[in-house]
Amino acid sequence: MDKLDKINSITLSRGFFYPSAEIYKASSGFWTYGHLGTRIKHKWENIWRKSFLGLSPRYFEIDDCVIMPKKVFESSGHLEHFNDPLTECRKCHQRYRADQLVENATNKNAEDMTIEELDKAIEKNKIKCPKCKDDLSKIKIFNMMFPINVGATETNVMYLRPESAQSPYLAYKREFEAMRRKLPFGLATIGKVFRNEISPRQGFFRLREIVQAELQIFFDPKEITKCDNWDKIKSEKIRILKVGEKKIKDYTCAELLKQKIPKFYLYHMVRVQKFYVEDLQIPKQKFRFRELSEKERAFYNKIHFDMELDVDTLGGWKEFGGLHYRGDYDLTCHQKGSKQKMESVRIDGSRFIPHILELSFGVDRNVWALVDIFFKEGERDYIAFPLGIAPFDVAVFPLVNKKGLPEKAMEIFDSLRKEFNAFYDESGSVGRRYRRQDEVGTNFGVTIDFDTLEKGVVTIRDRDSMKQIRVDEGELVEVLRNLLGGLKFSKAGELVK
RNA sequence: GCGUGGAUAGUUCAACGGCUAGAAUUCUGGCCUUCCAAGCCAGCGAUCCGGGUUCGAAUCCCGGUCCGCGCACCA
Repeated sequence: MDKLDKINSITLSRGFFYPSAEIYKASSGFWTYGHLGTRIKHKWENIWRKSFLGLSPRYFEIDDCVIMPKKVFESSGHLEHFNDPLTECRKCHQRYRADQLVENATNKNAEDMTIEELDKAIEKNKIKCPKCKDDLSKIKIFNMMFPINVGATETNVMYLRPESAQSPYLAYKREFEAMRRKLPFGLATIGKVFRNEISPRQGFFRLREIVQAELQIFFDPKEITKCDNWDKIKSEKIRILKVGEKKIKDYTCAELLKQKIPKFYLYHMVRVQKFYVEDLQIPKQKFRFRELSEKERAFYNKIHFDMELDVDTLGGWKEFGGLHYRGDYDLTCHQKGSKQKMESVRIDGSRFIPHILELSFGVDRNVWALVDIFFKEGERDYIAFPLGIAPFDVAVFPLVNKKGLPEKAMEIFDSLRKEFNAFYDESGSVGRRYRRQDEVGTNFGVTIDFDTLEKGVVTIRDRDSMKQIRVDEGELVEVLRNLLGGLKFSKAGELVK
């Protein structure tokens, strides 16, 4: 079994994630978070909140509807750009993007052409199926957004949002007032978004129902060159793969500033890297930013680096988030579409539409990455989740199932579960129970034996080293608190940093 | 969507058209057991769905669903 098979086997059989509605073999691209997966997801989300809402006392979270009016997506451009004009060969049924065929045939930009114009262009230029040279069908629009009929009539078409970013943009005007018209401020949101992928692949990586975590920061464009903590971060190194380069290099913020990346953007690059490397404790060599070329970038993104992780089971470096400087594109669109003013006024009376820096993360694939990156293969396969990420902090076992040990163990379990994510197990031998917990990444085991009854001492066992220490029952909570706070066992059995 | 391979227990696999669909592991109960998947006994548990061919189908055929891979798609 290779690593992917092992992880699939564990995530299915232990209840991390599995296909949604699997008893009906429903549809690909939809997954259920099981009882263990849900915990990891919540923990990832909470660490994310702590990291990014913690950046400023003026960053807050909102929680919006996933069904939104058509006009939102007319304004945002999604109805136009989330559409693919597809044409199909009448003989071999191969499908093509009509605009790409027209561009190839005419060497003209077909991006802004309407369906009718594209149909005409295909006819006029006698474009045939590139494969079998047969005729092509009339163009059909494939929309990546899921339409929803709201109410009893079919006239009120709404859409499931294809990205969560729209929510903060729509909330901007009211929140701006609520925040007493002061910039910058940030609106974060964690929630479901929906994309009707033609054929989602790669298991948990490309989904139709997705969880995104995003922070949208609204600011005066003049502030892009400013950073309060510049002295602290200017010598911080950021791991980047630049366009045209083959090797990842470390760049200091000061170097990047010379390359015309503004301070405000750099500050957030530093924070994002710290989120992965320090908060989630992902090994540094498995994280990088990747600079996107002009071609890859959406037209409204002035600066765009993706966050990438090196994940074996996904075949290497993949995108896990993006840091986008979107300029005033979004609020300008919504100002036009809604006829509501999004402008802000400076003290000197000059007016501007706030700019947006977007920190965007795909939660599902990040959760998968945690399982992959911390999975350890060897004589003993286990998941070395960092403290605070594993589904359970601690598991409690009676050494054997007799003479009052299970009762005592249950009593200790009850006292621990008030403060920790704790699990109780008395089935099978104690070794088997350790292994079961190793497999799902539980950080510590607490074993109750006859010394617990006679002398009041329990054993704590560390997942990674398999070392054990004995502590007084009365100190157990305090010791676990310290261990989960990052202290470690020393050789002498003392706790050290 | 096209092409291609596949779908058997919680998991990983086996079974030429023919005995009661077999194993490993997991899991459950019991015995034993003072610390790393030990042992012994017992038990639960499966042919994706719908048709067809046949005396007889997990196996062959048709349709559907889902999954893997390649192409395409992934503003």
